[in-house]
Amino acid sequence: MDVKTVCLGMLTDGEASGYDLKKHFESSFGHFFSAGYGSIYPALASLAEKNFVSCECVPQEGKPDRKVYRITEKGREKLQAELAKPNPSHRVRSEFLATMCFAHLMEPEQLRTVLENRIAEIETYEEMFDEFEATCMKSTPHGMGFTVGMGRAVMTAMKNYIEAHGDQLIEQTEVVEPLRKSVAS
Amino acid sequence: MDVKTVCLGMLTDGEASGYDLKKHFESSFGHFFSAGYGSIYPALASLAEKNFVSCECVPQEGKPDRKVYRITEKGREKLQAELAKPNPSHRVRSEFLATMCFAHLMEPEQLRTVLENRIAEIETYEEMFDEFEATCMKSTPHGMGFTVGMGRAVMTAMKNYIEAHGDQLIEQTEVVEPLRKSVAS
DNA sequence: GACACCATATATCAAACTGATACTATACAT
DNA sequence: ATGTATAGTATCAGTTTGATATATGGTGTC
Repeated sequence: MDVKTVCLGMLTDGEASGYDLKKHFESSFGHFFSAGYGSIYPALASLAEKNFVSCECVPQEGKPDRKVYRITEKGREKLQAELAKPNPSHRVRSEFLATMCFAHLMEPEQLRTVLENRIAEIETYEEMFDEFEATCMKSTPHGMGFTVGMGRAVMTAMKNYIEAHGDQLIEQTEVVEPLRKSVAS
Repeated sequence: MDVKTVCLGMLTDGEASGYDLKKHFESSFGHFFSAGYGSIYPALASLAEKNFVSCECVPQEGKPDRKVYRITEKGREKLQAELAKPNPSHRVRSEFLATMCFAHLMEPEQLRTVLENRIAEIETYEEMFDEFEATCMKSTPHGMGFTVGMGRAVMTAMKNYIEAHGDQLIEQTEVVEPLRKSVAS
């Protein structure tokens, strides 16, 4: 289940261009699977080469040709095979938590800023989820609703945890501060 | 804050070899920042080249030389600068959630298996957190405890969400099953 | 005794992904 | 007039992933 497969899955919902898929990645998929043009265009080219998708060039005036992709029967079979994998991964890459590991090497104000910014970003995601539930919830497969609910549950848990333990972490950082300063200067 | 920086941070805790660092990545850091030899060794080489770490070759019998790395004063400054970044990222790459988006294209038993396996993996993490709290909690900086608590909070939220909504998702999949079959066969 | 597997330890490689940038054109706002 | 947004495709250097190679000794098991 790489970018190729996710593109294939998105195309089960109807034809789309690379640009269209990018928007899907930014909106609904963004919080658990992101991809940029640098992955999407090569992915579509590779899928087309293997006949998992077909490609139609639609000329446009003043803009590059729009390349419209459609999933083929062979592509559907490929997707089924990918979905049959019993242990899909779920990985986190968190510079935030890595930073927190070294909180004792930071200035308390720096730490507070990082924690506040993290909460702000979580709230942005929560608004995104609200909007999704208000507008797309009915028109979309049930699985999408599941992922949005999961995203919300996880974000809320993170926010609550920061609000419950963030101040304590900052205080502990303040306590060891004199040591750090003597080392640094 | 890439693998290089995290290695640098780990080295503030004392000298280590690439192999040692890999074990750190597997144990305490594993749930939010993973790295394999393919990233660690080039990272250390790059850090050494820039004099952020020093390297001492310790010959051993019957084994390859052990290369022991230590952070330098220049490395500490570099780390401080990295930690000062106010918006460290927190990204999820979830083949699991991507799979869930296409739940309506799956067999209900497949879906059930995926959900069960996810819960099993979460429980493995929870055991890892228990063990960490029982053994390493006192000897480790406060920030580590924060990340473990956060990890636990997030994992628990995921598990609860699956337990609360998983069956419903499977049922919804069963409902549309006849449609899917007629397309597939 | 043989065979498998794990720990120690480094290293490399193809494939994949990231994030930025380039190019073109319209439109709307400052 | 300048900046930003939308619509579109595309490439590229740097990074990361996951597997594999190499070498040896210990431990477990049939």
